[in-house]
Amino acid sequence: MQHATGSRDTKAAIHRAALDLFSAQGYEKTSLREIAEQVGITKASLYYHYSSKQELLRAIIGTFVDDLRQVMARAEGLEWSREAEQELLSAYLDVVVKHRRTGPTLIRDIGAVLAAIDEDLEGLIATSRAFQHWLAGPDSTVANRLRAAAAIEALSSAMSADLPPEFSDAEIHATLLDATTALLARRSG
Amino acid sequence: MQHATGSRDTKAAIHRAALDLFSAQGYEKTSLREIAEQVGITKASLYYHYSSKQELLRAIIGTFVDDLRQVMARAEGLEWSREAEQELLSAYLDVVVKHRRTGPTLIRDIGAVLAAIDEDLEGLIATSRAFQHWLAGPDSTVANRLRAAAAIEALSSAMSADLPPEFSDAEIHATLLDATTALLARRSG
DNA sequence: GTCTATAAATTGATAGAC
DNA sequence: GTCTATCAATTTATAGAC
Repeated sequence: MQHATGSRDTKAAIHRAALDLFSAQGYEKTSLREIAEQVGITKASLYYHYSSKQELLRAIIGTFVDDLRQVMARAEGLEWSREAEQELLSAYLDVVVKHRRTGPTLIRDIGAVLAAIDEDLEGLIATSRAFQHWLAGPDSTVANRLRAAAAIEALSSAMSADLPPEFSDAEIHATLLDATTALLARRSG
Repeated sequence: MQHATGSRDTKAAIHRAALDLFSAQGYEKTSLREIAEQVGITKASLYYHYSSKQELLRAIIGTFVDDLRQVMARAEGLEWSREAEQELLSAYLDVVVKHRRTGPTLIRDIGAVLAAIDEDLEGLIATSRAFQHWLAGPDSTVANRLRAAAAIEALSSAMSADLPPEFSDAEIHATLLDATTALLARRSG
C-alpha cells in the first residue's frame, strides 16, 4: 500500500459523496461546498482532485450515455425481426443494469449530463427517436410507437426501482426482458 | 373584452414561458431573469404576478401530485383482484393523461415540486411503495415488485412520448392500459 | 494536498418612482 | 402594471501560503 490515507482515498470519497448528493438532490441543487463538507475537506482541496463541477459529473456518468447511444445506433439500417429485437433489448438492458447506480443522476439531470459530456444533443435525440421507431415494429403506427416508448420506460425501471442486493443483475435482466417482450407483443398490424 | 393586453395575458404568458423553460431545462437551471426575458418584461414585473419562484411552480403543477397520491392511496387496505387492479390502473392513467403536458417538469424536478407544494414527502414515498407492493399482486416477490415498477414506468410514457395531436387522450389511455396489463400478466406465483 | 481568503458572476427578491 | 436600481446571499472558481 503506497497510499494509506493518500490522494486516491480522498478522490474516491469525493466521487462517492457527489454520487450520493447528486442522486438525492440533483446536480444543479448540489453545491461543491456541500460535497466538500460531506467529505470533510474544503472546496479548494476538492478543486485539486477535480478541476470543475462538470468534470466531477463526467467522472460519475462515465460511459453510460455513450454505451446507450451505441446500442440504439445498432438499429439504424437493421431490418426488424423478433430475433434482432430480442438482441437489441438485451443489449440495452445490459447497459442499463450495468450503470443502474448512476441512473438517477442521469435521468434527473439529463441536461447537465449532456452539457458535461458535450454529446451531440441533436444526434442523440434523433438516434433515440429512430430506435423508438424501430422498436415499434414493421407496422409503425402511432399506437405502436407509444407501446415502444412504454417498453423503453419499462426497461429503465432497473434504475429507479430499489431492489434488495440479493436480487442479481441477471435476474433483473431476465425479468425485464420478459416483461417488455410481453408488452411489445400487444403491437397491432 | 375588458383586457385587450391586460394583466391576464401577461400572467398567462409568464405561465407559458415558465412551463416551456422548466420542461426544457429544469426548474433549478431556469432563472426568473430568463423567464422575464422570454416574456419581454423585467423580473420586477414578474414578481407583481407571482410572489415567488415556488408559487410559479405551484401554478404549473396544479393538482397533479395530489391527484396521483389520491389514486395510489386507494390501494391501501383494498384486497387485490384483477377487477380492482384494472380500476386503479385506469384511474392512474386518467391522472397521468390529464396532466401530461406538465409531466416533464414533475418528473425532472420532483424535489423542487415537493418542496413547493409542501407535501408530506415521507408519506408520499410510503404511499408510492405501498402502491407498487399492491400492484405486485397476491404473491409479492421481488421479481413481481420489479414488474410492478416497470408497469408504473410504462404508464408514465404518456408524459414523455411526444405524440401527434390527432392521437386522442382516450387512445393513449386504451393503449397503455392494454400494454401494462400484458406486462403484469407475466407475474408469477 | 490541504488550507485561508477572495474574486467574479448570478441568483431570488425588494424598494420606490412613474 | 411596469420600470430602474439595488440588496443580500450563494455559487463556481482561483491565488497563494504552508
